Amino acid sequence: MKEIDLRIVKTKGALQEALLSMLKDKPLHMISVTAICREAKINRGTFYMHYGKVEDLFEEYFKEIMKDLTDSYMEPYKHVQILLSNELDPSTIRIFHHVEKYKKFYRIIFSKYVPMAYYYLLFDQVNQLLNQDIDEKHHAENKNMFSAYQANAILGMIIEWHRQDFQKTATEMNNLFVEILNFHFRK
Amino acid sequence: MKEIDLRIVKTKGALQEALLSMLKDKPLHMISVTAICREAKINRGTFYMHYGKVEDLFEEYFKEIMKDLTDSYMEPYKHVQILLSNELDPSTIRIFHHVEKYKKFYRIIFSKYVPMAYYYLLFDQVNQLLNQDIDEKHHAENKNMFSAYQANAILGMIIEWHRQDFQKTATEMNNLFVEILNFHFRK
DNA sequence: AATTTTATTATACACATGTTCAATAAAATT
DNA sequence: AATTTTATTGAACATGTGTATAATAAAATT
Repeated sequence: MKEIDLRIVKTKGALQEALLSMLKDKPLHMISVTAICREAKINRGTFYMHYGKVEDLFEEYFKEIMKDLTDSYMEPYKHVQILLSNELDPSTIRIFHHVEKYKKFYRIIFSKYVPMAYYYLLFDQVNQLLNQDIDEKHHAENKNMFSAYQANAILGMIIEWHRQDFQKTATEMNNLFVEILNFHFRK
Repeated sequence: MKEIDLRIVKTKGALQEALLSMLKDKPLHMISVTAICREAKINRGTFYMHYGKVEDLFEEYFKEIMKDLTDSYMEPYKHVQILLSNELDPSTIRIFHHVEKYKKFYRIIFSKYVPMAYYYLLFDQVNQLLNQDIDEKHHAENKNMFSAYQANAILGMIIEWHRQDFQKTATEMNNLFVEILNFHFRK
């Protein structure tokens, strides 16, 4: 039997395309299911067959971006033979460059009208990435709490970056991050 | 002239009360404007005179909670004669106790269906409170970035706390916070 | 190529949204 | 107490939501 029905692929593709096209004109929370279906020439009932609301359609796209975040983060590891997880240099993380690359979408993610769901997707991803590096430094019980602290601290910088309308470059953000970490260590 | 029209006070009060009462049965995102107005015996048009959507009504209530957060945070300061802003002991912060107190509402705030707006209200408040303490440690330009880092780090712990369904006590959270900070300083 | 499976469509329904308007009633002002 | 001001009401309207149904058409299977 076939893995996926071609009709579903076609329908989802059309809806994705329609949404992305409409996002050039309107913010996410102003786009209705009806309008997307009109644009995509897909029956509204079909939309509800695959998604529950507009945000679910966008979420599917956002998950693609989360994949790129993982790839970006992993990138520095590619250049070393042995994986020294515990010793990743903060100056080599690529998170800020990733956000800069998808600036357009992070403006949506950080919009105040958008549900928390996207933020949590992002949080989970950063959390998971950092977790590789802070293994064993804390005992298991508090590990989650520590990585939640660390991951969300970085997201705090991105929130502030977003509020400053991404004025700083990704490299400047990285330097700032290193500076803040150094401050923490030395005090 | 009168500061505020009594009719407005009455209307807003009835709507607030209706929403809070309905929140015992349903999550925020399942409560419609129509249902609130039915419950409050207020015309739907009147609702739209004061609020744009259900979330705005809840936001007004949440701002009250933000006031309590400030009061809670300030509490330790009351017991010292001279305000030594720069030297607040992390073990004396009352943020976790405040969240524990309003647990019921923070479950709403951290729900994935709720707009980012509340998170930002919380972020701003914690940010502002911490800002008093980290004055002058960084030069003005990066001060915002540093406090955003710090404030959101704490919110990260609260997110994780919420995910563990507030199993830990506020005091345990405070101890963990101190432990994490110590780890940062020593390394 | 014929048959089976199932995604899509068209249509309809009850309900919610967001806005507008004239009529009303409640509060503030004189 | 009479008058002015304005918040509230009731009604209507176009549009959106979410769900359900039978008819259709497209893909998968034989």
